[in-house]
Parts: sequence; structure tokens; C-alpha cells
Amino acid sequence: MTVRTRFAPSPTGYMHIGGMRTALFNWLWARHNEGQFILRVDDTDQQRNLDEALAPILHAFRWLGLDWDEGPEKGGPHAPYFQSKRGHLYRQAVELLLQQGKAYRDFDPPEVTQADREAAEKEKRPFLNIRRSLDLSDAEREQYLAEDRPHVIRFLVDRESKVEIDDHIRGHVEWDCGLIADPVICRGDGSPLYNFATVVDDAQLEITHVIRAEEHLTNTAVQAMLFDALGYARPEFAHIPFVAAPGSKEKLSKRTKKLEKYRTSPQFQKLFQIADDVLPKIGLKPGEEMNPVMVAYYEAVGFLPEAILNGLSRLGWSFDDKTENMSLDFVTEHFTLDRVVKGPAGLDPDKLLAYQEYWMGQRSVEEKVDACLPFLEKAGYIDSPIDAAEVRFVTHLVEALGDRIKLFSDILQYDEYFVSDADMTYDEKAFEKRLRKPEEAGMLLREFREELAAAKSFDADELDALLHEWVDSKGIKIGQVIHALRVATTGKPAGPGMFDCLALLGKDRCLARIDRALEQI
RNA sequence: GCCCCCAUCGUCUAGAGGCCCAGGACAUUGGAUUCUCAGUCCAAAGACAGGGGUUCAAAUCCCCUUGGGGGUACCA
Repeated sequence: MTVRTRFAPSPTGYMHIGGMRTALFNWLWARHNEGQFILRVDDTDQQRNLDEALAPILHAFRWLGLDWDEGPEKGGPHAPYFQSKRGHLYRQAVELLLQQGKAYRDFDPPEVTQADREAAEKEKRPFLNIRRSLDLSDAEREQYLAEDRPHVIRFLVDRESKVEIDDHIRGHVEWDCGLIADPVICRGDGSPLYNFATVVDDAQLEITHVIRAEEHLTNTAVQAMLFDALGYARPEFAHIPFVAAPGSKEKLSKRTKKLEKYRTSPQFQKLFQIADDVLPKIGLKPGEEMNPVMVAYYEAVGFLPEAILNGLSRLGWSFDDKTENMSLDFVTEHFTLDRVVKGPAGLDPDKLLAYQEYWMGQRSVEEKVDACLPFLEKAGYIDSPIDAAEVRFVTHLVEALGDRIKLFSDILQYDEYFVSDADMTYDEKAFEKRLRKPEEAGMLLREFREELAAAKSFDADELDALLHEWVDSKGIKIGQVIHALRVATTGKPAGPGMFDCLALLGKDRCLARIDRALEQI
């Protein structure tokens, strides 16, 4: 049998990183088995513009390279793939249950049910529906219906039985149905509830494996009963651990209140800091839809899809006891459900950054340049359209930067190569330490300036030789002048090799900046 | 309250009775290299939640306790 898995996002306008991990595991299982991966949109409560709310989600899938075989924009043999357009299927299923006496119309107003529930809790016993509507005579029932009395439809749980499933990850799990309240399957307005719609859809879409986060485990009892009652074959279940907030075992949440907490968490704050530093520069705003809980954030600040995929794959799954860096192809080949762990896995920003460094190291200079250019352009550091000279310059910069570029947006930290000599800012502390404090700094810098001015070539290797010969001839150490030179020309205490920096800037800019620094000492 | 799930270094994990006085990775700390930073290399520190069983032998199996988490909706 062909393996068919699905991911069913609600069109909310953003893609949660934890949801992405669930989607990834579904995708992996389908691809590993040469099966199909289906995207179905759970838009039962359609309040906003669907296209607008769905676009960022589909974009996240595309960015990561997770394709779907059936679903929005693609269609498929079981279309439509939007729950809002599948009403007839749910109605048909409800009708069937009603006819067979497996579901009933519950005319109890919500307040009554609520009171029953509170009474149960007070007495420390599990809540079970009183099922008053079951005692109605046919005549009464017909009268209620005729007068359009509001009611919901509940599934009639067989309290004598028990439900059991054999979950791929949790193993054997069972529930005593005598403890399960009759779930509402249709609202007062006739619309289906998630638990019900999902069963009808999974069956109709011929889903073979339901892989979802652990928070749905409890729902599975009801869903399993529903599959059985409707005469559908049950899919296999795999309840994977949810993605926890960094340093915790709590489900990673998108709620604003939690976001504020994450922002100050020692493990998480690094990623928020990146957002605060980078996003404003490129015209984006950190906020509810752009933060480290959302996939869009990672793309926006210049993470590599490979790194996110690698990090997400290793969240709750491992290949063996040593392999850490894995491509999507590698994971696809080796992904199995039995290697998924049971405990919740905290998202680890440091580890994510480490994967990022690894995958960035696999990229060629050209690839890095291509990805850095848009950041420079959006930040206004280079003009658009970008001309060939700028591409050449950025290529040299990226070469000089080497491993220092971890995120593509890191290029924005090197603004000194894009601003005018007059606009470059000096790091105050560095200026003090390297230029004002050492007594000989100004003098040495002034002398070496003349060497630079006379230099025939401004190539890094020759500059290297020039400075070395000069310090040798003066009998001083390179450290006595090079730091002053660095701060004077770049404004910063740290950066690429000094001679790369000088070569990058060129003679005129170096001299102008040295002159400016000398004046300010 | 009730139901369900989970439990190895700070974090992600390896471990399916002897190979484990527990392995790897990230983070941390020290050292080496360099003009700084990044990187790289070397090294160190760091865990089987507790208690009972079962067994010749338990991180691994069973039970209890504790702790953590999820669900308890006319949300998904």
C-alpha cells in the first residue's frame, strides 16, 4: 500500500516552526516510502482572506524545498483540499451516524452542559454527558426540530467499551470509554468540529499514517471511535513529541505573552537579538509574524534552508550516535518512525546556529555573494540595480570575511565598507585604546601613512610585505601599529585580516580615513 | 479535579540486560595558532530523578514515588 501522509495547516498567515517540524516528519515518512505527501487546509472557521493567510505557509514549504503531491495550487484526485469546501462529505457522514443511532442531537443549552461539567469536577469525578436528549420522545424531538430549536450533534460513546491504539511512537495506548464525554461533532450551525472533520478527511484522502504532535494523543481516542463508527479503516498513528521552547519542556508557543518571556530567556534571546539588529535595517519589523517562533524569521535573517531542515530533523530524531550534519536527502533515506524519541525536544538556538555554520561552510563564495547582495540592497548599502563593480567588490569582501559570515545578514555588520570615509563611525572604546592611549600610535600611524601613500601596489600580499619590512626596519613589533591602523581605517577593533581590509578599501579611502583618525586623536 | 504521555551531561541525543565506572554533537572552561575577530586544533569539566523489585548481571524489564508536560471546548 502506498504511504500517504498529510499536514493540515490552518490558514493563519504564518508558519510556526514547531508545525514545520511536524510537516517535515510527515514529508520525510512519505518520501522515505516513496509515497505521497498531502497538504490540506483546515479552514473550518474562515474569518480572513484565505489567499493572504495561506501564502506565507506555502512559501515556507517552498523555501525549505518540501513539495506536496496534492493540495492547494496543485489539486489532486481527492479535491477540494479545503475543509470549507468539503461540507457535503461531513454532512453525509453525520447523517450516517445519526441514522445508525451512533450520534444524537443534543438539545441541552451550553449553560446546562457547563453546569453538569462543573458539578462533576466538584465531585472529583470525570464529566460524562447526562444525555437528557436521548430520553426525548419522538414527538418531542420532532417538535424541537420543527421549531428549529438550537442543538449540537454529539457522537454517542459506547461507555462499556475501551479504545486502544498502537502508536508508532507511544506504543500501546488505551482509554476507558466510560470516562470519555460524548464529543460534539457538529456545531449548532451545522459546521463540523476538527475531531470529526479530520477523521472524514483522513479517511477520504486515504491517509495511511497520521503523524502529528503529541498534544493530539488524547484526541485520538475519539477519532479512533469515529473511524470505527463510520466503517473506515483506521490509519496508523504516530504521535511525535512537540517542539518545546528553548531550555524548557513546554510547548513552543506563538502567543504574545510567551514571546515576551522567550525574548528574555538566556537560550532564546540571541535569536531575538538578531531580529532586532537585522530586521529594521532591511525594512522589516520584528513582531508577531516575524520572530524566532516563525519560519519566516529564519529566511528573513539569512538562515540556510539546509540548516533549518537539519536542525528540525534532529529535534526528536537521530540517525545514530554521531552523525549530526545531514542533508535532506540523507535524512529522507534514513528516516524511520522507530527512531523518533518520546520526550519533548527543546529548540536549541545555539545548535541551530552551529548547523548554520556548517552548511554555510558548504556554500561557495559565489553562492554567498548571491545571497548577501539582496540584504545589502534592501539596507541601501549598495544601489539597485546592482552593477558589476559592486558584485566584484562584495565578492572580495565575502572572500576576505571567510567563515565570519554565518548568516547572510551578517554582511550588514560590515557597513564600514559601504559608507563614505566621513560617515564611518569609530568605535569609541577601540579608538581610545588603540589610537589615543598608546603614546607612539599617532606617530607610527603618521609615518606608515606615507609608506602606504608611496605604495605602488595595494594588493593584500604586497601590503603585508610592506608593513613587515617597515616594522623590521624600525625595529618595532607589528602589534604596535597594526591595531591603530585597523581602527583608523575600519573604525572597528576586529574584522578580517588587516591587509585584506586595506586592499578592499583601496589607497584613497585608507589614506583619507587615516588622516581623519589622526585629526581626532 | 479527571484522563493520557514523558523522564540519560546545561541542551539535542546514542544506548533495545553484560560491549557503559555511559558515547557523540552544541554550549561552557583552559591551552595552541594569528595583527584583531571569526575559524581551526588539542584538552577539561559535565548525566542514567529517587526508592523498591526481577536477574549471576539493569541506564536498559516491572512496580511505586517524585518531577515535567499535554488534554480535558459548539479551538485546531
